[in-house]
Amino acid sequence: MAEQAHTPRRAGEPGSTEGSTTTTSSSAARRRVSGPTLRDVAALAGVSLKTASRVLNDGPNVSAATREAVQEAMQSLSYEPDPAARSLRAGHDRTVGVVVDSIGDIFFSELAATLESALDAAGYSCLLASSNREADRERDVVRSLVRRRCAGVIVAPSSPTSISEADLAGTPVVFVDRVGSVQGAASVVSDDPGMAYEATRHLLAHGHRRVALLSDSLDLPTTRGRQEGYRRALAEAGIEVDPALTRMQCDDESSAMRQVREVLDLDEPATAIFSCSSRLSLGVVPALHQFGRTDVALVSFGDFTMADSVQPAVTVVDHSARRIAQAAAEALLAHLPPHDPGHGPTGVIEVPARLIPRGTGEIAAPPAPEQTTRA
Amino acid sequence: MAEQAHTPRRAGEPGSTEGSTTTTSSSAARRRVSGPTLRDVAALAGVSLKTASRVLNDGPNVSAATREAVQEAMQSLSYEPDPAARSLRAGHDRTVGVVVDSIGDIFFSELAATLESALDAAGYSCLLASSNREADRERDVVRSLVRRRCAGVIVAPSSPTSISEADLAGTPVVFVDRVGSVQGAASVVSDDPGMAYEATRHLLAHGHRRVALLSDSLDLPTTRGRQEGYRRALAEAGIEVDPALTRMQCDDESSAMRQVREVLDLDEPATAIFSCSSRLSLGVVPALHQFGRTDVALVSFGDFTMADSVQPAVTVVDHSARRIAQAAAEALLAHLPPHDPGHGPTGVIEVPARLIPRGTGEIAAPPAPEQTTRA
DNA sequence: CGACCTGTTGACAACGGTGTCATGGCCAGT
DNA sequence: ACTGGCCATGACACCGTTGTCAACAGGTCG
Repeated sequence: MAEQAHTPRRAGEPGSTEGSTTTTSSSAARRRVSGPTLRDVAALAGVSLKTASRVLNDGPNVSAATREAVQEAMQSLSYEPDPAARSLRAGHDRTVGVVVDSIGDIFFSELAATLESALDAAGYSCLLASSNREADRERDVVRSLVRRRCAGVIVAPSSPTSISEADLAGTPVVFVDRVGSVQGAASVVSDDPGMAYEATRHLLAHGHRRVALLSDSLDLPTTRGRQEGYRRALAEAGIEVDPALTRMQCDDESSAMRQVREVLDLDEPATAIFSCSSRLSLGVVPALHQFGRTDVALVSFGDFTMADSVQPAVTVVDHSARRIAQAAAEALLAHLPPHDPGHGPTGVIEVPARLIPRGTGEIAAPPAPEQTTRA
Repeated sequence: MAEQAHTPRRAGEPGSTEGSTTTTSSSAARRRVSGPTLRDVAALAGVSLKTASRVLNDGPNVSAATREAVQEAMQSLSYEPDPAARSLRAGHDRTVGVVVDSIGDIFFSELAATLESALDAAGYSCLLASSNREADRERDVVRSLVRRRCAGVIVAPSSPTSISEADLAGTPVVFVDRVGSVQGAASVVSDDPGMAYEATRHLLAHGHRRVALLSDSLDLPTTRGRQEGYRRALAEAGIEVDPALTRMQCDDESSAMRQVREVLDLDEPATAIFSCSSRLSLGVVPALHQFGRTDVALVSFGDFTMADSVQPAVTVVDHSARRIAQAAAEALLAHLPPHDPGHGPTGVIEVPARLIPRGTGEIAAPPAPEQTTRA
């Protein structure tokens, strides 16, 4: 300690008098992580720091000769800009925050993978966080991403109002899978009511009158939309909605299993099931197999691994994570530099989905012994 | 240098003379993202910036009264430290980089989800990146994470030497799923040879002599270990390894399907299959179903969704992503503050795995018509 | 020929924190 | 009472980059 510093003047005795690196010994624990700085580049090229910065950012008003000299210096030092410094000074960086229910969820992992590769191609990295479907946590996470100066965020909102404009402080956002309610933001979703309508009609077309609806309890537009499609299809077929068949408390695979058992044990049991999400289907399919009831028809909203290999194979609505992610990445990038900020797409963007018949959706309803007589 | 010295008059005329905020109008495009700064906190508490910083970091030598005043000020302003500034100055931040083959892969998404929640609990966020199993990209990605001053990185290395100590520049690293070769780093893996040995023995115990090995072509310790276990089990049973049955070119689901067809079409066809990864099993199972060959025995290294629901259910080695992730997070955290850096675990950490019999692994070998007569 | 641009370039001050060292008060040791 | 040491605190530089503005060169125009 108490090294040179014989003069009580100049507190730090920084690197200005000295060249530079000799001081490293003093702070033992400090990691040396960054390579050459822009200052080094500038020095090598014989220009000022600011000019080097201009070249780095393709700034205007740099002569061709200077530009080339600086670029050469960057090359030879294999310079890379420091994201933290840039972020601190410029107020934004090349990172996009991604917030989903859970990265372990089959749907969101595919979504995240596609987002990552699309954003990476545009030079952005992904900062990932799971909201666990908790609105509080979700808002915290988004705020923290915003404070980190993410260039933008992509969120699967746990509720339409979970994120407010104040939380974003101007950071561009794109919602995925579910509609969010922020001014000027785009939401990329699939046509939930429409596809649910088709799925239900598909089951009705195979003679079913007792179609159970399995859905999670969250009050999301997505969920509501799917229920609405289901109702509309029933209404058109002149079938009344039976509350005993609409099971809106399936929040995970095991509760889905329970609900399956219940709708099959009714006095007038379900002969077909419409499962509102692939996550639920992951509980429904094992349940049907376990109960030995593979004679029950099933359509799943959302494809899943092995859906094609179980016996019978599961008919699904292909609510493609990949397509949603692709559209979302494009929408967000349109709001980010080098594009015109504020001129990207807005509002609800629907990506197409389609029904994939594989077997379970085409199981015909049983003859219905005396019901017909009674009616 | 001795640059300005005599003062060529103050260049910028910054905010020092002025109060402050009036300048906002000038820079139109700049987002206002950060809330109150530590300076604001200090001012409100009536202490110096440095003292506020000390309170923020639980620094020593702060009187109780001062500490409380500062904390109160932080509360009332709802102050949050700026990660970029902290990272820039302190040389590290509360982010852990996670690099896996692909976040869309079933195994890695579960791994990532567990890592995220474990690290989040310790106050770290996750910066996620996929390597796509390309060594070059992997190294680039790791370097970029290091330059971002990640507190640490967790990597599923595409090869044991893909990452060097130079790339890390002292950043703590933990390898997952496959052994990496960096001094002082831990690698969390499962007991590949041992579990492969058990899996193969399990098949042999059910009478099989023609057991096919499906594996990817990568030259990883993981892959080699699993092959080694397979060989050892065969050797113990006095069975020679048949090159026609060892298929090491299965790099994705579709090639796995092809290889399944081939081993079943041999003159002396396989009666059992040992699939070296859940990714491959995702091709093998559909293939067997498609070919109508569910009489073929199968053990999969790695569990997967629906393995329990296909008919017959698939016997697996439960090479749990969750357990690996948990152990890896703990290992990394032990290398990070507030722990003693350099005193965390090192070397290879094996997490236990176990065989889960479900059906396909217990299918008995066919009587083998004339083979016995011939032999 | 001087006033006026225009196009390049550089000095300097931030961004929001943390490390280093100095300072001043208070107390124990001699 | 004097001295040295410890504690609490603050002044200041600095991390690596970009925004602001001044300065200066060379050309155009009246």
